[in-house]
Amino acid sequence: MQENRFQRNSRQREIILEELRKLHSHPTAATLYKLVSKRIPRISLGTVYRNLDLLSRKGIIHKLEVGGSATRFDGDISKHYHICCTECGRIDDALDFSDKIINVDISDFNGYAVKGYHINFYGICSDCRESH
Amino acid sequence: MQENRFQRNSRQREIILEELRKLHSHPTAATLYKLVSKRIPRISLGTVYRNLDLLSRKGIIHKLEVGGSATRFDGDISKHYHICCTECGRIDDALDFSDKIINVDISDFNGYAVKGYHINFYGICSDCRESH
DNA sequence: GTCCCTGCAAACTCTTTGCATAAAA
DNA sequence: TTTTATGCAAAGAGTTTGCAGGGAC
Repeated sequence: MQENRFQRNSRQREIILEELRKLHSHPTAATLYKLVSKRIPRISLGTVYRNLDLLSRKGIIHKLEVGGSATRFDGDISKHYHICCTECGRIDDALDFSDKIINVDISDFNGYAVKGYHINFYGICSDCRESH
Repeated sequence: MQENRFQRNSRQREIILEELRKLHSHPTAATLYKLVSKRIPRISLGTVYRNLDLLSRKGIIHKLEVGGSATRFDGDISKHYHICCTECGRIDDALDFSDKIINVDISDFNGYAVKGYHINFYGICSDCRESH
């Protein structure tokens, strides 16, 4: 992250990004805070929020547009969808099959300049299916 | 709402539903609370939340699965999508064109029993386009 | 040395909940 | 009369922010 996208580089931001990229579990800020705390014990939750917000506004990570009380973050910004378990709240990656999904012209709709769309699948994950 | 779906019928619930159904603006609980307050001045925000939750769990209204800090509600449960303005947060209805959208088999995915999906479009609404 | 970023804590927004009372049935 | 639903207020969860001090450059 030796990029010029920030006014300063900080160890905190570097490690937050590093830890987020290790995961495929789309953690909340609180989860990430716990992980990062192991490496920077005195880091504050506020710093985690500030950096996650900054990173997502720079397009380096994604805030997921899924329901649920807490915002979830994704270090993988390649195009892909998500599938959420309605039982346990777990979120997994789903492949990008947008070419097979969207084949109507949505460029101008209801007066909107349409920029894109979010798709989230939902269902019951294998773990929850077993425990039923 | 003379239905047997509830243990009791209440004037509060009736009016909350009535006001929600008047709107196409997908209001938050707080917005709806202000409207309903005009008709029932002593109603509490807690009652609005409780009834919106109840109504959505009975399938009479929908909680929208869109991003944003506050949950939004929709009194129209016919199948349709939504489009959100990234500038002002406004949410409009979008037609249901699911038959043209999803044409891959998603019934079993990644071990999930897939139940469905949510699609939200986003872009810039006509009002915001003008003011740029 | 400058000024951005941090840690800390307080504040803020949205939502839920416990309790006594009011109102359906 | 019985029991659910309400109003009120407090509490809870998630997130943001003001400020003084520390660290990047």
